[in-house]
Order: sequence, then C-alpha cells, then structure tokens
Amino acid sequence: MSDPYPQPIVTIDVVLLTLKDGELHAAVALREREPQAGQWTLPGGFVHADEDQDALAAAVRILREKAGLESPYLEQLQTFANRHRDSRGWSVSIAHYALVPLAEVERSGDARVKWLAVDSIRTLPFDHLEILRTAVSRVRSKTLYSSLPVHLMPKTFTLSELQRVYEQLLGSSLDKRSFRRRIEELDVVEPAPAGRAAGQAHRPAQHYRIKRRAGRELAMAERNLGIRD
Amino acid sequence: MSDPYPQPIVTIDVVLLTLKDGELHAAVALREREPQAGQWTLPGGFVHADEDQDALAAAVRILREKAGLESPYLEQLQTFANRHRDSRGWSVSIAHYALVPLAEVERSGDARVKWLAVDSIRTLPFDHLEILRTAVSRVRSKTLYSSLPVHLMPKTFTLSELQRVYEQLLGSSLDKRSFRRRIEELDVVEPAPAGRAAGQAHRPAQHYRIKRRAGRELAMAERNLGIRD
DNA sequence: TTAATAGTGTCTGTCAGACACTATGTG
DNA sequence: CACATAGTGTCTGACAGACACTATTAA
Repeated sequence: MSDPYPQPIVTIDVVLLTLKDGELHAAVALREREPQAGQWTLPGGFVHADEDQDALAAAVRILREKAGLESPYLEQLQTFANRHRDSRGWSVSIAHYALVPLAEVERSGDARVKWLAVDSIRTLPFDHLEILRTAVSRVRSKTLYSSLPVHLMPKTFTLSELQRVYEQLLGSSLDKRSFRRRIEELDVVEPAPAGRAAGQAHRPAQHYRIKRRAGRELAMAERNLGIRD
Repeated sequence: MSDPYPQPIVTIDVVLLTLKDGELHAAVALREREPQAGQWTLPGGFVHADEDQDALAAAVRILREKAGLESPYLEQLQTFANRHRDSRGWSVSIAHYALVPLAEVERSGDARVKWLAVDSIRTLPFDHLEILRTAVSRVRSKTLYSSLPVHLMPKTFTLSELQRVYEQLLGSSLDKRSFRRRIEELDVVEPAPAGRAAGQAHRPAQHYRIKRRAGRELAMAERNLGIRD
C-alpha cells in the first residue's frame, strides 16, 4: 500500500536496569536533540533501517552506543503508541527492558548515563515514566515465578546472594528452603567449578552460574509465554 | 529529532479469534492492495493519525471497518518489527489480539472476513502466521491462570458451558469441582437474574454473565501484569 | 570453642484433584 | 419412577512454608 496517510514517528526506548545498594536503578541518558534536549530520558533512538535487522537488534545497538554495554538480557516490553506522547505528533515507541549486573555497569563505566533508584524517580520527559513503571512492574512480577533476576547477578554468585536479590525486588523475605527448591526446579543455574577462595569466618558457599542453555532457552521460553505480568 | 533516517512503515494487525464447533477460529480478510493483493491476511491497516487516539483505538477502528465488530475484548499482543517481514522494506506491525463470542460474529454477518480453524492454518502472507501462532499461544497460556476465555462466551452462559470452552482451548479435561472453585475465586462472573427457561429433561443450570467491573478492571490488570505467556 | 553463614531434614497446614454424593428438572 | 445434567461434600496426596538441625570455615 502506498497510502497517503502520514506515517508516525518510530523509536526504540530501553529501560536499562541494574541492582545497586539493594535497590533497582534505571539508566537515564542526556538527550542531545529537540524535543526535550538537555533532559535526562530513557536511552532511545531511531531504527537504522540499513544496519538493524529487527527491533531487538536496534535495542542492542542503542545500548551499545548510549551505555557502552554489550550483551545484557534484553526483551521487548510493550509498544507505546499514541498522539500525545511526543510533541512532534503521532509516535510509536517499541519499548524494551534490559537487565545488567552491576559489575558490567562498573566495568563499562560509561559517563553518558546516570543511574537513578527507580522508586525515587518522580518524573521523566515524554511518557518515559509510564514506560519505566511498566518495565519495573513486569520485572517484579516475573520475579514471582521465573528466574529472571539471575540476569542481575555477576558471573558467579551464591544462592544466598541470589535470594537477597529476589527479596530486594519483591520487598519481602523468602524462606530459604522454599527458595532453594524453586531455583533447583527452574534448572537455570549450575555449580561454578571453582568458587573464590573463602576468607570468611564461616562455611563458604557453593558458587553458581547461569546454565549456558538456560541463558538462551529461558529467554526464549519467557518471551513465548508472553507477558503474564 | 528531524533525523535523516528513513522511517519504517507502521501497521496495526489484529488476530481476531472466536470459538466455533469447539475449535478456535481466526478471521482473515481479503487484501485489496499490493503487496499480497488478493490474499487472505490478518485484518490490518495503517494508523490514521487524525482519527486514532492510540494504537488500541486504531485496532478498534480496523475491527469495525474490516469485520463489522463493535467491542470485542482487545489487547496488545506484541510488536513485530524487522527488515524482512514486508517486501516494502523495514516495517513494524503493532499486533493485537481480540476475542469475540460466536453470537457476535453471526450477528454482524460480515462477508468480508472468512473464519479458519487456527490449527489447520498452515500458511499466511507476510509473517502473519507467526503473529497468529503467538496470539493463539498467548490465549491458551492465559487460559491456564486467568478468566480470559469468558470473552468468548455469549451474554449469559452456564458454568458447564464455560468449562467446555476452557477444555477445548486447553485440549484436556478439567475437574468440575476445581474448575468451579477457580472461577469463583477469580470473581469475574455473577449469576444472571433470569436464565432461559429450561426445556430439558434434567436440572436446569444457573446462568452467569461477566461482572461489569470485572470486564474493564480485569483487562487492565491482565495488561499491567504483562505477558506471562 | 565460638561465631557466623551454608545447606538439609522433616513436620504441617493448605489446597487442588478425585470422586461420590445430592439436587432438580422432564417424560 | 428413570434419566440426565447441575451442583456440593469431603477425602487425600502433593507441596510450599516454617523451622530446627547439621556442616564447615576462621579466629
């Protein structure tokens, strides 16, 4: 169809999340162009038809260009499309969310982004606050029944550390026995051969890492399930 | 940003589903323009920036224009956006899915759409088969933990009828007691004052209807939860 | 030995499935 | 009454939470 209808503007926005000081933090980037130039917004940008295979690839590129990150867990969130969200007119944002371990953030040390505790963010340009809240709500909801939070962990981690992350996301404490049963059933982590040497005055914990196959397959499975959120 | 990047094409596609002869059926419409003119595809179209408030409103309009339906249950599914799905180049489809009772389909009697049993559809133009399968998988998955299938029911219905619908969607039989407990807990239906007079040689069943508040609030809640699928 | 955290054994209440039973209509 | 479907009572096995117990390290 070569229709006369004016086409809406299409952008990709990414809610990039990490866990820092026991709280979820989201990345915001300084916007360079109008509208809202000079404001801190969710990292986003246009699709580059010549280099991006699909929306996910565009989101990956945006994360690389704006936050210097290479391969965080990334998934489509929801599309926000209406007449009011952008002053330029009818516009579409294919929103994604990404999880990244704090260690990755610190390693990349990208100064172009700033990290804000999500629960303290009260306003953002465009409808980015709504997008952010939708992403956070999705992550917390998935924490109830999936292994999503493992993508916030460093390369290896103990089950106690993982449990603390779940508890911080959910805002409530979990029973150790039940938690370990659940994680085992999900079958997404495996013991990491050599844990760090223990230097603590107590029994050292077994270290775990994400199972290779789980990394991809789980992401796929969760995507197919769709958003239970 | 007034970027030099060529903008992708944006369309809205809708997977419209009903239950007929005990099987999920999807609506396909005869496509009038190139590419794929003369092919049966999912009902879809461009956003009309002047009349559509948002993507959902555009989907509502498309259903009205292409299938003569006024207010089926409608929800955003997922956005399909890549370089290969449309011969015109990089394109975006904000896909939605809709559920409608068979009675509504027959009442509108729109000849421009054809209904096909979803499990017998082997091919569709563009990536519409993938969109269809994603929608069907989402509906079946939501059937496991939500009251979504009530939107396939006529104005009033019995719990036995509702249970048969769940069983047809899931492809397995359910225990009567457990099913009734679940539906009661979901709190989405209420007894309909005057059931049809019974003319059958057995105890007549209580008729139910969707609770007014549940209709909206549930849809909202499910949307916020996101896609557990 | 104490202290601290890791990890396991096991009891128990809850709840979903199984299934038998009662209820209510027609002929 | 028989028969068919609606609707309920209740048992039981599985399982998640509670929680106490053992294990392992350093000081």
